[in-house]
Amino acid sequence: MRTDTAQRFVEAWGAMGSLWGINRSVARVHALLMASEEPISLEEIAERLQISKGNASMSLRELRNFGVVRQVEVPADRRDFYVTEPDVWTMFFRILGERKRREFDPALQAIHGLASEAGATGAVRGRLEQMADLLATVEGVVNRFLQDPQSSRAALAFVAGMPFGDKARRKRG
Amino acid sequence: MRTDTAQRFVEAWGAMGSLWGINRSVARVHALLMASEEPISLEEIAERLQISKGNASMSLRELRNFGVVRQVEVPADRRDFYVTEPDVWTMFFRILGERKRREFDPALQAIHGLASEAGATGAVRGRLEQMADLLATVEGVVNRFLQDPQSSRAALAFVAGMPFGDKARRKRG
DNA sequence: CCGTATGTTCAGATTATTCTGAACATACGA
DNA sequence: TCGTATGTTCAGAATAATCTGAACATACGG
Repeated sequence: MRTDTAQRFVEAWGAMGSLWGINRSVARVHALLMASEEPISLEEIAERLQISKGNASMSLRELRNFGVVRQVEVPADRRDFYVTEPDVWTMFFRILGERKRREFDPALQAIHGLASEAGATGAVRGRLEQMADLLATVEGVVNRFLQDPQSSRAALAFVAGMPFGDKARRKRG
Repeated sequence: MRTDTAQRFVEAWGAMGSLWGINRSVARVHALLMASEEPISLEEIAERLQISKGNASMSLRELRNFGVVRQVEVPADRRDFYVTEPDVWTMFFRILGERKRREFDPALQAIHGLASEAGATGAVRGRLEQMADLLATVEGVVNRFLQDPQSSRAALAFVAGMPFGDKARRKRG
């Protein structure tokens, strides 16, 4: 990928990071790896993104924890090199699953308990029950994806109203 | 709802706010309104949540912009009172739609342009195309929901692997 | 018009997040 | 063993997000 194109991609992905709840540096490191055919060393990452080695090291650790980046050996080189996992959908749902575990599950527990308590009546009770349903559905979709990304992807594409795997832009109107 | 239960609900929802990308105060105001049968005035909100009137005012504005809270009149009272929109799923997707518009769409534009550029080749090009697909699917799902929440809700519940509207916990194993 | 009740705004304070860089750890060859 | 290359950690600096509170705006009754 040409350098300027890669550059713009890195920044676009970095800006999007906040949407998945990952920080800018982490998203930019991820983008750089996605935009590269070859494994890259920690030092080169820090240089290309103009961040400290410390920041690069921490960002890479987080990406490895997410399971979207992996370390590879380069013969006759002591340094660690990194590559991105090849499947973008898998990456996406690994990140989603990780966030779910960290942030969603604890809050779900709390709200779930409340919905079944005797405290609420009338409209409030109805809302809490609806909410518990909604959260359970979101949880179910994410779990389903983590178990079987392939078929879930198809299902989601169907919900989106487009044929599975169709890369062509649909005509509108 | 009993006060202590409401309290715990407010805090649980506040903690979950970051998941939808809304700030703690905004989420807590929202939770308080969800937990209340009656309309509440700005001043009471500020008092109950221990936040300043200024913060309460700004949070309510954001919630009105999201379309999840609405102002109501109380006869013979000059103050503004607020209630939450009744349908939780609608609320959820209004918030999602608003975030999409604010943060997702601009980034999507940038990445979309790049995917079709000549710059990328080989594995990198494949990844970019996959990513454009993924983002288009996510966009499609959200758009579909905004257009037709009812049937999309059913579709999503199906993807989640549970019969629509089934509130009972499924047996596992 | 004035005074009061209510709501909004925004500059600056507070708090939380992110980043740096130097100290430290590790592994290897000589 | 020592020196070098590399990676990690974490205290404190830099930055960003959030919140407060006082000044300001508005609307009403008198």
